[in-house]
Amino acid sequence: MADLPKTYDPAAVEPKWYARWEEFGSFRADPHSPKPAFSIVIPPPNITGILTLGHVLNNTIQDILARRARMHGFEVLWLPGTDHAGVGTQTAVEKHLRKTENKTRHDLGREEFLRRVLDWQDKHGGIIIQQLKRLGCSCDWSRQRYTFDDDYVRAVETVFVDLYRKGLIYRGRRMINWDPAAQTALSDEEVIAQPQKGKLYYVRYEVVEEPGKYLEVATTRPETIMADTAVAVHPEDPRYRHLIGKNVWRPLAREKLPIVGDEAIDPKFGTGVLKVTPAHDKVDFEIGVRHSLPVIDGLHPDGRINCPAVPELDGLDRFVAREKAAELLADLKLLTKAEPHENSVGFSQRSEVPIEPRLSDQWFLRYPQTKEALDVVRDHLIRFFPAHWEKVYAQWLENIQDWCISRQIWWGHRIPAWYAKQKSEVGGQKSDNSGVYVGLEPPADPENWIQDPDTLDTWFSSWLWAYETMDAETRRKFYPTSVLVTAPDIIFFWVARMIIAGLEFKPGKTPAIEDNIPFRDVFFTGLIRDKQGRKMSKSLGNSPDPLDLIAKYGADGLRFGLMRIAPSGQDIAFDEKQIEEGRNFATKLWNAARFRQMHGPSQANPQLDAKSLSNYSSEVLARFNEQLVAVEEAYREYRFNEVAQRLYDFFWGDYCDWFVEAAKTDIFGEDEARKKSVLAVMDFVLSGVLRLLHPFMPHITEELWAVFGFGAETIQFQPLPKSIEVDGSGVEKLRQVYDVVRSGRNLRAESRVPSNKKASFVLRPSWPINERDVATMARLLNAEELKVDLTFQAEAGVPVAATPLGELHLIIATANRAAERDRLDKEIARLENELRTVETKLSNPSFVERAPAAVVLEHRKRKLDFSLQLAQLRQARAAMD
RNA sequence: GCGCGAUUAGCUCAGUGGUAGAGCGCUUGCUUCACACGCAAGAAGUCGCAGGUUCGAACCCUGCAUCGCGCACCA
Repeated sequence: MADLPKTYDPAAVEPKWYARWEEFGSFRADPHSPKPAFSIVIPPPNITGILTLGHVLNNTIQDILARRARMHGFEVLWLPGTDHAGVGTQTAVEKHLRKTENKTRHDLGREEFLRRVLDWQDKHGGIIIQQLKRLGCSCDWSRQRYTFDDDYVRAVETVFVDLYRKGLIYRGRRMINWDPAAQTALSDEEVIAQPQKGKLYYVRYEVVEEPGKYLEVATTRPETIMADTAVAVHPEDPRYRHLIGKNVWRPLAREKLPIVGDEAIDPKFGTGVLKVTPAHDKVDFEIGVRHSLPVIDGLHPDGRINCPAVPELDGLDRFVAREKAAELLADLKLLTKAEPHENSVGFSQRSEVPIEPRLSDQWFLRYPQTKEALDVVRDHLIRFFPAHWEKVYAQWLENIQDWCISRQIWWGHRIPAWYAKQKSEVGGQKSDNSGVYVGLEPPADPENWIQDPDTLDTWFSSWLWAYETMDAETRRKFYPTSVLVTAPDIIFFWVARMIIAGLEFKPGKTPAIEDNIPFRDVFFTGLIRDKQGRKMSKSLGNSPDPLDLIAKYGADGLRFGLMRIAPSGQDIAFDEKQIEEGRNFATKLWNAARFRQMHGPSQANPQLDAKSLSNYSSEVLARFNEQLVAVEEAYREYRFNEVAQRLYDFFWGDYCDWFVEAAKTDIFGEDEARKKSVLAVMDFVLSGVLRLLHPFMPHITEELWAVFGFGAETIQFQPLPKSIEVDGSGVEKLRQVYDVVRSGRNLRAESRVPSNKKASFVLRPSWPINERDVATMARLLNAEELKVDLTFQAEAGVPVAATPLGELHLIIATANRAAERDRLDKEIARLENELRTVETKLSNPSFVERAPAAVVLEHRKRKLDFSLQLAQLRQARAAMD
C-alpha cells in the first residue's frame, strides 16, 4: 500500500477518477437490467451556456441521488442533454453580429443567420457538458440528447399537428405580450411585473356636442392618444352618465371619438374617465370588443410611434414620444397637470425592456388535461418537496390562460403550418383557418403555399423532455422517472407543462395515470443568492465562476460545502467560506485516512468481533448506528443539508476528536490484540463513512476506497453500511469518561495550564473505575499523571470539578486560593440554579402525571446528578474557609 | 388585494412540544508523534412583537410588524 501524500490534491485525483468511471461504463443505464429502475432526466442547460452555481446545486443533488441509488442496488439512468434556448441563443448571436459586423439578422437573411447560429453553437456548445463532468456528474453520456436532435424535432412537430387536429392549437388575433427589443410575442409567464415610477397625465378632450366643455382623462401613456378610438366612463357615474353616446375630439390626430359606458371603469381612479386604446392595452381591447370600436395600431414592432398624421411624434421611440406628446398637449393647453405616479409595468424576462400589449396574429394552445394535472399533484401521485409548492402550482392551473406558443424569431422549431399563397398576407381581422395547412410534411404542391415564418416557444419543446429523450425500450424500464430536481422559478414554464404533456401524449399512454406522469417526486431547490440576498446574475457580477471554485477547493469540496448550507426549499445565501469548509472537510477525511494507514494495512472487507470491543469503540459505533438511521430518514425527505451536516459532525467530532484520540491509548500501547481490535473498528467506520459520503464527495471517497483496498475496484456500487450491535452499558460508561475529560480540560484552561504542559490530576471516584478508562482519560487530558484515590484529601484551593465519576482535582504547584474560591462560587451558583429548575418541574404534579415517563425519568436523573455534584463542590468550598 | 415563505449568537443557518445548537468571526492557550484546511478552552441569544392552547412553547393556534417571492389589479 502506497503512503498517502501529506496533503490531498483534488486536481490530480478528481479528473483521474472521472476518466476511469467513464472507461468502466459505470454511468451506463441498461434497460434490460433485472435491478429495479431509478431515473432522472436532467433539466437541460442551454447548449451554449456555462456552468453557474445554480447548475452546481441542481446537478450535485441529482448526482447524489443517482449515486445513492446505485449503492442501493438500483439500475440508474441519469439522462443528460441540452436545450436550444430559442430567444436566449438568438439574442446572443445577434449581439455578436452587431458588435463584430454591425449587422442585424435581417441583413443576413434567415438562412445565413441560422448558419451563423450553428457556427456559434459549434464554438460555444457543449462547454457546459465538460463542466458538468468536472463536477463529477454521473450522467449516462451515451444517451445525451438535444432539443434539436432530428427525432426530437419530429416529436415536437408531431405534437403540434396532433394538438391542432384536436382543436387545441389554434391561430388567432389576440392581445399578446410584445417584446419590442427581441421583436417577438411572449407568453404570460415570460413577463415580469415591476413597479415603475412615472407620471399620470391629465388630458382634456373637448366634447363635440358641447364646445368649450371638456372631459378630463388621466393617462400614463399620452403617446398612445393617436390610437384612441373612444373614451369610456362608468355607466352609473353621475358625473358623466349623461354624456354617454356623445363624442369628444381626440386631441392628437384630431378626430371624433364616441363616449361609451363600460362597467370596467373604476370611477375612483383618476378622473373616472378612461381613454380607450384597443391596440395597446388588454382591458381597452376588451372594451373595444364590447363596443365594436375600431383598432388603430400606433406602434411599430420595435416600439417606435407609427402615426404619420402627427409628424412631431412619428418615428420617435415610445418613451421619447411620451415626453414629446405631453409637450404638444401642453402647447394645445389640453394638459391640465402631470403628477408623479407609480404603477406596475410588465417587463420582458429576457430582454428586460417593458413589454407592449399588442394585437397580433399568433398561435395559441388551449391546455388539455388541466384538471388531471391538478389531481395528480393534489392526490400525491406526484409529490412535491417542499409540499407548499403544491399550492403555487394549483393556483396557476386554476387560473390558466391559453398559451401563446409562436415566436417571431428564427432560431427554434419552425411551425409546421403553411398558408395558401393567395392569402399569404395573413393579417387583419379576416384571417381564418380555411387557407391553412398544418402537417408533418409540406403540402404536396409547395409552390402554392408559404410556410409560417414563426418558430415555437422553447418550452413547447422542453415540455416533452421527460419521455422524448427516451426510446421505447428505455421508456419501458425508466419512465416515469423517479424524481425531477429543479428550481422553483420554472414551476410553470416546465414542471407544470411537463405534467400536462405526460398526461396528454406520453407514447404508449395507458389509462393508468401513474404510468403517464413524467415523474413521481419533484424536489425544488432553493435559489442561490449572494450575501446581500440578491439573485446571482451576470449583470451584477456577483456570481462566482464554479470552475474557479473547483480549482481552489476541488469539486468534492464545492459539492459538500454547498450541500451543507442548502436547506430544503430555502434560498441560499452564498458565502465562499462555506466552500472552504467543504475543502477543509475533505482534507480532514484525507488525514484521518492517513493516520489509519500509518498503522498497517486495512482489512479488505472490515469485520468486527463485537465481544472484544473496547468501550470507546462501542461508543463510536453507537454514534455511527444513529447516523445510519437518521441519514436514511433525511434522504427520504430530500434534506441533503441534514445528511451532510450529520456526516460532518459524526466524522469530525465523534470519530476524529473523540474516538481516534481515545484509540491512541491502544494504538500506541503494547497489547497487540487491543491494537488489532481498534484498527478493525477504524476500518469498519472508515469504510462505512466513505460509502456514506460517496454521493456527496465521489472522487476523494473513490480514491481512499482504492488506497485502503476495502473491496471491489470501485466504490460506486458498494452496498451502504448496516448497523452493528453494540454494548449499551459500555457506551453509557464511556460517555461519562468523556464528561470527566471535558471537566478536566476546562479546569486546566481556567487555571491557565497551557496545552503544551503536562498536568497532574487526581480523581476521587464515586464508583469503581475501570483501569483502562483511566488510561483513556489520562491521554485525552494530556495528563502527566491521573491518580485514582478514594481517600484523597485536597488542600484548600486546589481546582476541583464535580463529574459523573467523582471529584476531579487539578494538581498545580501553587494554588490560587482566591481565584479558585470565585470559580467554585460561580460553579455552585450555576448548579443550584439548574437544580432549582429541575426540582420545580418535578414538584409540579401535572408534570409528573402528564409528561412522558422517559422525560420524567430524565429529570429525576438530572436532579440526582446535580445534587451529587453540588455536594462535592460545597464540600470543597467549605474546606477553603 | 390574494397566496406562499422567512424572522434563533456579530454573520450564514440548523433546530416542529421536554436542560437553546453548528460553522464562520471573536477571545485565550497550543508548531502535542494524521491534520494550523489543525487541537483544546471560552465569551456571546428576553428564539421579531402581542395574545392564546398546554403541566411545559423557539416549536401548535390567533393577530400584528418587518423582509422576500408569486399571482391579480393598476387609466
